[in-house]
Amino acid sequence: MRWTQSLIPTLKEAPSDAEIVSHQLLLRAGLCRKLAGGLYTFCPLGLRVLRKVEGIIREEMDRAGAQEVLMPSLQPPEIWQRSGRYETARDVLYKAKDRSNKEWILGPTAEEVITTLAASEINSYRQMPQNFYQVSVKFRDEIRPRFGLMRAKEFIMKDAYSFDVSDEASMVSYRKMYDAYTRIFARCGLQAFPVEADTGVIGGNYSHEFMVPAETGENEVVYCESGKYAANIEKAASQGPLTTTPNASTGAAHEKFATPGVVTIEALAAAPYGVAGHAQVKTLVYMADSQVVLILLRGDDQMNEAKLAGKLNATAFRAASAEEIFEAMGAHPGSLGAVTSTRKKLAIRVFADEQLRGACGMTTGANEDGFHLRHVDVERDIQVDVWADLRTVKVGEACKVTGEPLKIRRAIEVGHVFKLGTKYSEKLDSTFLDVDGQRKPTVMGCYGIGVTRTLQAVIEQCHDKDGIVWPMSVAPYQVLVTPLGAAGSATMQLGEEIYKELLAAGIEVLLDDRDERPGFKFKDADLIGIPLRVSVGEKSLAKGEVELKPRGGAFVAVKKEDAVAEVIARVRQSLAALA
RNA sequence: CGGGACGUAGCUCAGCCCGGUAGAGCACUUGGUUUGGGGCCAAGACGUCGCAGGUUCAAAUCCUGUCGUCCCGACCA
Repeated sequence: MRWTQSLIPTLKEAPSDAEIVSHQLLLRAGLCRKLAGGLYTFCPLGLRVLRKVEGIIREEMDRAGAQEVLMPSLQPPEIWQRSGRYETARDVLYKAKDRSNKEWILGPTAEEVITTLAASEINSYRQMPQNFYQVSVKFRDEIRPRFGLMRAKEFIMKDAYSFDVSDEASMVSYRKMYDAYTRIFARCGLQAFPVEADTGVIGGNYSHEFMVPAETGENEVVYCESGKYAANIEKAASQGPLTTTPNASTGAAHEKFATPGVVTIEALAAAPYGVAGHAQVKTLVYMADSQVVLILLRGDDQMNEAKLAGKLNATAFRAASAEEIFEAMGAHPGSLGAVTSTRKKLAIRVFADEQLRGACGMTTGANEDGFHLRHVDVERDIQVDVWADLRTVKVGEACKVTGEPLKIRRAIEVGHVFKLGTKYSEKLDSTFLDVDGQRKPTVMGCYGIGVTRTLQAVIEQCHDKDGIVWPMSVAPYQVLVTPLGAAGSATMQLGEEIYKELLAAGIEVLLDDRDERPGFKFKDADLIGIPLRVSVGEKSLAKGEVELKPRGGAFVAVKKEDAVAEVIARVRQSLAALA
């Protein structure tokens, strides 16, 4: 491709609404343009990268035995009602109406559609395992689209769905996808690593996310330096807090004492009270659907909403409002407690974090503004309905696997694999006759890769101060030929020759045939990040040479007649390193 | 949805406080000059100052509303 015939709208300055470096480079390198918040047009260069990433995904999915299909993005709401997600996922569902006022859903994913297909077409154990994938546009009514392609309203996702006869067989399918994902991200030049993950609204019981470490990532990953444990903070567990919870009962009955104006853990920890955070019980009030529930945590712990969601068994939940809290408890936040004898209403479920099991001599709110209770022995004084791990792990706590101190870093989620079990197959009647003649629900797995997000993650990870540094495998072009003279000059003529020979050899090459100054061309070249540049300038041409410059590396002079062969060799070598 | 900020040329932004001629740099067009890391000179084109009301002799500027964008939070397969 000739630069003069391609739309590569580079920018010297980044638009002010681009906050993170990958978003800025996406726009500055002319890869895409914003149409509206969370909606982007891919320009030619960006589309080429997108196709490269998709190509790698297709090769690896095919290699893993998956079959490509294509499902509708416009989906009937009935199947969403059957799966239950019409309600549980309603906040992210885009809905459209046709001329007869019938409602349709713009699919955020396709479990319902593929399960409908399986229900009608997979009827025997002989037909499994099956794994179907597609690469398609997905729609999500994100509350806050941000960071360019990272979190968009419309984006490209590869989604795959496996169907197996049993849990064990499903595990094999899961493992294949896990391995395929590892290869896909490596081939894209990304350092991505799998972490244990929460399954969220999608359901299921076993899951890993593939994470790209980045300060700008929206996820936090808890990991052990040994490499033996890594988990999303929503899922992560440790051996517990660094301070032990008081657990020796004095036998004393709980006792009310005045704490005027004290409504925070910190205030109660300070003089004159001096009750350490880990000796307090924190009481949170949530609305689970329309039910009030109490959540108890150690005072110095933070609630983990993902963990809570897994225990509540509710369609939706949120923190209760001040009014709802007063109505249920008779006191305001900061003075709340779950001690049975102080409760205004007893028909409220109490969820307590495991750290409070056996806790004695604790202090908590008295359900009376300005008062707390001390000498609270949790199991004696509080009627707990559900014990569960509800706390968020903190840096430095001991790893459950190795005992070493855990670390936390931010990361971008580029892929997610789930074992779904029979959640969807049961609701949408995907059943089969097994070898024993029994009718059983198919056992499913689902596997997603955010293709557009992956593209941006590569930029986030592969750039320097001058621009993008594409890995050869996903670069929009493999080689950029940069003649430094004007049209008709000797350098431009040689550049043309090299360009044509590389094209003939099957190399993806861009020729900067613009009549621009060298500095301008070099800046643009660095910005768009083509991995290998061939510069043809008068100085080196006088010595019968041209210059090869790997993006981010140093110049190498090569005899002009050797240039094409050298370039081809280097491209193949780079590709092989990422195969 | 709560909190905050911002909407002025294609992009980055000044002007707004203190109402009175709409500006700069980059990009774009033309000509000249220059040619190894975003040159220089000259000329030119580009704006309903987001939109709608209001106040005023007069509004980019003050007031109200609205739409959009971004940030923080909530939310989030």
